Amino acid sequence: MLEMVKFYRPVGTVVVMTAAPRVDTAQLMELFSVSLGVFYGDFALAAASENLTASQAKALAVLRRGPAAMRGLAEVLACDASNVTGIIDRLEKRDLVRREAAASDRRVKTVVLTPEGERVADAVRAGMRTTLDGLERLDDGDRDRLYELLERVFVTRPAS
Amino acid sequence: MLEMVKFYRPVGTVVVMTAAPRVDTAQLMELFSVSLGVFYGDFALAAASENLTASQAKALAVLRRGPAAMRGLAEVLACDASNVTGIIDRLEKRDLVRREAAASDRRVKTVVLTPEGERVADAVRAGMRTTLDGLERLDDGDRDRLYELLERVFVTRPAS
DNA sequence: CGTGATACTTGAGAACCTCAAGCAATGCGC
DNA sequence: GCGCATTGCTTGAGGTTCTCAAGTATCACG
Repeated sequence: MLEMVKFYRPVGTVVVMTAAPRVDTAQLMELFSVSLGVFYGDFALAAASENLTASQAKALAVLRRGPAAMRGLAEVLACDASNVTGIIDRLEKRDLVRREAAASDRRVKTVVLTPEGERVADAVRAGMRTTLDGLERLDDGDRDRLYELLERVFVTRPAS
Repeated sequence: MLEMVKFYRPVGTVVVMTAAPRVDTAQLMELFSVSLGVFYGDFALAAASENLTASQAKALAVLRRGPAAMRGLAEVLACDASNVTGIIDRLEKRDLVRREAAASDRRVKTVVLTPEGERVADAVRAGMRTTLDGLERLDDGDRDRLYELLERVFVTRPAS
């Protein structure tokens, strides 16, 4: 349907890679689904081996980037704020996380990883053998390219 | 924190792509987390607008590829088989899905999308505006490259 | 002040998830 | 054929996740 423009991509002075586009958006969406499934399965398994549910591990992963308010967590986790209360309750009970009063606004509670929480978060990531092994199949240049492409799709702000 | 790779696009007939590696595995894992978070949020939102939970929509998405046994679904969804029973129950109650007896093995139940189920599954995918818009920022060649890279990481069987 | 918005918590009700236990059908060795 | 472990699915118990509506405390602004 949309398959008509054949074009050639210059890559160097000598080598010529022909590149008639073979992949349409639907196929790419499908592959994202599959990739997400694999990544998620890998993640859930690694989380379980640290006695964490997927949601708890996801919260830890977000907090690994730095402290966050409950509200902010809810946004990143794409769920209701009341939900986060319970998840953080359970993590706090295990001393993986601490609630601190925010200085600037006494309504806000800043959630911080404890050292043990950091350890566990790192262990989960290190346990994702399937994904890590998959990444090892790429060389440095491919990793750069993949990084750049994902960033362009998912984190670039749409030009306004 | 997410410091970027600058890279060079072909602007003429001959272009040299430099490739000093700037991205390590940890950064890439982090970007996967973020990307899949965005993808998942987008997916959950699109699912909700069709009155589906994320799990139900995920099941529909898998079935969109073709009929599957309960057991197979559980494997792809990375959860217990008993769990799938409930999810399919609810989808069947809404006529999005049908259980059929498998001819070869009477223990097996093959789950099939109804036409309405197909419609809803497609609607969810079409509703993922954030992801679709993101993909539009890539040209055909980049899409090919992204596809190839993801495939290599997540679907290629490790050489044995 | 007061009024409205914001950050978080609580509680109800549903869905999700795992585990253990159960049933029916299969397949394999004898 | 007969026994028997295995497999595919379901059920029920118990905990987690999720949303929604309601409630409290705090902030921001007129």
